[in-house]
Amino acid sequence: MARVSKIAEAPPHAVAQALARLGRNIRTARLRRKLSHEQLAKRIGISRYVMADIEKGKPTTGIAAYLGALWALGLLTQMNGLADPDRDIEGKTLESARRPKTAPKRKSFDDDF
Amino acid sequence: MARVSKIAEAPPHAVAQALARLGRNIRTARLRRKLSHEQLAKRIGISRYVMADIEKGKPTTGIAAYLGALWALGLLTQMNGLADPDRDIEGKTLESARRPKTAPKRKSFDDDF
DNA sequence: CAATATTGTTGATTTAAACCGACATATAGG
DNA sequence: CCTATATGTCGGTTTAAATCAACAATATTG
Repeated sequence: MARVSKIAEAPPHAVAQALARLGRNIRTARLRRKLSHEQLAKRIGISRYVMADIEKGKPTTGIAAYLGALWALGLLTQMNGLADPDRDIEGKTLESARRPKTAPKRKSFDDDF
Repeated sequence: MARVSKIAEAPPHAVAQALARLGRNIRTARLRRKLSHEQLAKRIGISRYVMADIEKGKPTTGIAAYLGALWALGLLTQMNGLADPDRDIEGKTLESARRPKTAPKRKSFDDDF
């Protein structure tokens, strides 16, 4: 994605791990369905090269390609509850009565971690 | 992503919907934690512009940026079971005894859908 | 309402993502 | 084994993603 962002250049362990696992899982699902890179890629609307990138868990590849793969494999529904506010216990606790449309001013205590 | 792939240019309903929802959810989680675009972006290692793109559900934005956002919000663990082969009933059924490392030859019956 | 912070927008620059052709290697299955 | 197919790799081209500065618009809080 040009000018490559830090997160894509050197993702934290957890992110790299999640990415690698997702790629492996997609590969497994594809092989089970007996589809080649080319066949699946065609259905998604990407080249076989990007299809390979996805299975490698390439961080810089666009999210639509990944979701497209899940979609073409019939696995997109598993994205449903992801980051659902209702399941965000931590967030619900932190939330004050109001629901601001922008973040509050104050530089906020912790700026680095 | 340059030369923008078809899936990113005009995503199918399901994908566009999943993307939009994910963006909204991330925004909700951020606001609950009282973080500005700039603050969260800094933690992730992206610019505030990309942070805004994520909340809009921009299809062409790299997956690492999205996962980084989930990570910085403490929501990445929800990615765990995604596309897990064990939960892929459809795939398990289709799978024959063996586990090929490449897809089989034959053009496979259905080539377009 | 005023002051301040957040978020959106625009235009310009840099850089690599996505693509492709061609070839090498690996795998499957007869 | 042999052959067809799948997958990996490489160099090169095109194009837009990511960044930034500057300013406008919006929201928050006192």
